[in-house]
Amino acid sequence: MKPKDTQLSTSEYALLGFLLDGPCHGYELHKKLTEANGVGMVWDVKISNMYAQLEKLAYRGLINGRVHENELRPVRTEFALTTEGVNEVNQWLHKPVDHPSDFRHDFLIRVYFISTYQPGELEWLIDRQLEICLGWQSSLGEKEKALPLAENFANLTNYFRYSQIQSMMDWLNWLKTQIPTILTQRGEK
Amino acid sequence: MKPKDTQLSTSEYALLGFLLDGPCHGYELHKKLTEANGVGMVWDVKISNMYAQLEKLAYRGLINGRVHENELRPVRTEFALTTEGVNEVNQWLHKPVDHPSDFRHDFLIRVYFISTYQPGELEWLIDRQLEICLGWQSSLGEKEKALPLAENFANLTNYFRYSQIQSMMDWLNWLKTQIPTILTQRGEK
DNA sequence: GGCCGCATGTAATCTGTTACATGATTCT
DNA sequence: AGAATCATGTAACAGATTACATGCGGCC
Repeated sequence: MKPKDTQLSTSEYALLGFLLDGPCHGYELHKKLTEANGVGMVWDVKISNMYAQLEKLAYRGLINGRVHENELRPVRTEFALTTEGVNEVNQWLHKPVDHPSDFRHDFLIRVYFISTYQPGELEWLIDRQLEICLGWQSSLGEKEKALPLAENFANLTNYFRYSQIQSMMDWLNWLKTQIPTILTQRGEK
Repeated sequence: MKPKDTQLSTSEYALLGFLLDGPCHGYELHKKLTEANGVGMVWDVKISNMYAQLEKLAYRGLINGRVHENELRPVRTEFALTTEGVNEVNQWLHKPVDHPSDFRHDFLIRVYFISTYQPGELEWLIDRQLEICLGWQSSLGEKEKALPLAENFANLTNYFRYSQIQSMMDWLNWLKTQIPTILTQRGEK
């Protein structure tokens, strides 16, 4: 396989992190990651990819797997963190995020072509986008909409998502108020 | 090359979009994309990849290239939108963004392991992250920091970035206030 | 009998990044 | 003279997605 000195991906660190709770086999680990309030909300990991990542982590000696053959259930491999794995994940957890984490957003790039829109179309497009934002927010669930959710710690990241979307909607509404100014600007040049 | 019926990537649509201004060769197009107030701010496109994408778009008949050989300048290929290309990009521009546009963020995933931190460490980590956010904001430039930038339309997306970062910082500060509650919660179980 | 959930994978493909190659011209 | 910019690419790799394959057990 690949050399062992390359940087792990965030997904791989996440796998290590979830093994801090104790040994786990692939299928169950994936459920943990994707179920409600799991990282799936903020970091999707495909199951087929996950098995490959687990193999990689095992190859590096960060986890080791034990096959459970003699059970009623199908054969499964339970993975557990090694000492090196624990060190690796702890090191990661205590390192702040210093890389820029891009702001790629499909809607955003359309804004660069704002001059190609007709007045009505622009408003229509912004309104559609606002509706889609509302859809994203409602998919976060009812509890998360009640802003002071200080008592529900599983929802820390949902709150983050909610406020990011809210900030996007505020920006969209602001953008709408700018339409007349944008149009006169266009007419001038 | 690949079949022609697959969906274009957002980067590729962006290239088509920038060709709406008129024909352009690769190097110049990339400058447009990455210079201050270009899409580079929100959507980075590597030049080596861009040439491959231009070839793909030409293969699909969305653009066509004309080689300018007999000039003082180095040989360059100027690309222009075809009728199909114009249709394709217009169709894209009028379609709202309906896919979820993930919220992958390295810091966010660490929050899932919040129970592994010691009280002081958690506060330290959040403070580091707040500093990094400030760095992001200042990299947007001075003008963009002045919030009512209704007169500077090149900065529409910078304002978006700014407010997204601000919303993240608000969340981080809120998270800090929650630390005591999180710790008592942990002690209880 | 057929479908769903459990459990683990392989193979093909796609998209993007990094590093490198090449050669001309313009700036200092 | 040497560095930077112009201009276009190639090759290798990394990462993730999609589709598919396999087989067992339980449910309706």
